[in-house]
Amino acid sequence: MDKLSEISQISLFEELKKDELRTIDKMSEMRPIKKGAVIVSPERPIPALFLLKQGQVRLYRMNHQGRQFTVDILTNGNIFGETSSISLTDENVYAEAMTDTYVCIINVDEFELFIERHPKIALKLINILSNRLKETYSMSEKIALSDVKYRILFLLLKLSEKEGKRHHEWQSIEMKLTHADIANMVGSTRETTSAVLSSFKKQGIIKQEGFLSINADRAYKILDEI
Amino acid sequence: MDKLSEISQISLFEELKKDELRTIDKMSEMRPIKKGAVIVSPERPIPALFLLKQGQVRLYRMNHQGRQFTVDILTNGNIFGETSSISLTDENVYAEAMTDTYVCIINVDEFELFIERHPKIALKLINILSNRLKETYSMSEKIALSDVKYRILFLLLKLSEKEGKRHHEWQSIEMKLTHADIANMVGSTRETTSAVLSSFKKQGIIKQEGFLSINADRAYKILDEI
DNA sequence: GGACGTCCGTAAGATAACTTACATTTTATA
DNA sequence: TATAAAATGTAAGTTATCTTACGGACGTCC
Repeated sequence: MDKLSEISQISLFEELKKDELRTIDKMSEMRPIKKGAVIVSPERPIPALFLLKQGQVRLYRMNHQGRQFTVDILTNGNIFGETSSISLTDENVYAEAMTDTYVCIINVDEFELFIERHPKIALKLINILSNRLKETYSMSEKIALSDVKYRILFLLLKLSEKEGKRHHEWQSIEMKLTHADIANMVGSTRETTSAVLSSFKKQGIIKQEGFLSINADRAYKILDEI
Repeated sequence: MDKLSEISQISLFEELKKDELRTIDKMSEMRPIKKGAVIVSPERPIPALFLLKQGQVRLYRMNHQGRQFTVDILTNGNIFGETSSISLTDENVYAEAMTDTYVCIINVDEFELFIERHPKIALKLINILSNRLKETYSMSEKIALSDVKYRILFLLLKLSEKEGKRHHEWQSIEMKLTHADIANMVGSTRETTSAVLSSFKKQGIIKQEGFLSINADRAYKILDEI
């Protein structure tokens, strides 16, 4: 896999020139990760930024009871990780590869210097953080105020917008997702999530053909009614 | 009130030199806000950054049913607001003055240029956003996985650390907060929040003397037990 | 191709939290 | 200081969701 050309595809760096990309390349190291492996965790923190080049990574926190809450699922081109001054996850977050994955590990000290010399990149990072904050605000509002049906419907719509393709009236969610995964994102249990999804399937709001698909028009109408 | 000296106290700008502060001063406008007034809202968005100089501001989102969820409460020296590329709140957030308040309104376009010329400020902004993201992750995990008792205890501890003073074993929360305010932060109702707080008071975990105070040691022990 | 592990469907019983309701206390304001 | 308004205390009834439980489907690994 050609690391340099891959880096240029990462949204954070898409505006950089060739030689600037080469600088990033020098301060980073590409590494393959097996499905299921935990990349960083509170127990084994790594002060670095990770660029997700290929695959799917789940960021989750764990309860004192061992229950998990998934704060985000990342796909190609996204960033995560934590350093002393930049933090795209947090010190209590586990990052787990949901599929076989390639990540680029960036040396922090060098990167912070790089940012000081490239304010555009800093603005881009601010932008990425801003968006993640918004999404997190939005999701926690749903979890705080809405019932599980609503939360699941909202999540599926959001995912289909972020990671989906349109197929007539159906919008796919191009992600590997079990019912437990969904439950962990909306703060519910596998069982109630299964029940809710079953009823959605009966109502023709979602269907499973390989990936999960959602009838966005119908879903939006129901979100308004609930 | 001396605007220039006030600006230097805002954490984002604390490292700036006198003449840089004067630049910020020129691009900003100070304004008094009455208690209860809504400063920005989805209905009246203002593309600007607001520096909270004096007072207490609540950021909240609203449900389609009209229920509110408070994503953050800000005090002196904090920033909020939303522009096209920088966003410290989000487009669905209401900012309401909980007390009589002074804010500084910063012109966005000028500020973005300023950032490009002052990468240290950009890094500081990244830092502020990072921390807010962490706190939001943490709180949504609690809301998703824990019961109301736990959520309230956790919130009170967090607030006492952020805005409190130590008085022997008691840690005060130097904020004007009603039970409804607390309920809106943990995704519960005023009634159950009142009940929980009553029981905490009976157990000697909290007390009300002007401001609310919390017995941090005892609180932490209970958090571990639950 | 058999066996094991993961995932899904569904249901009965338990429970935390919400809703509704109203009395009481505290705080603001004229 | 009187009066209104806001905030708090508490309780009975209702409900959504969790817990526990188990059978079946599906995939995958030896």
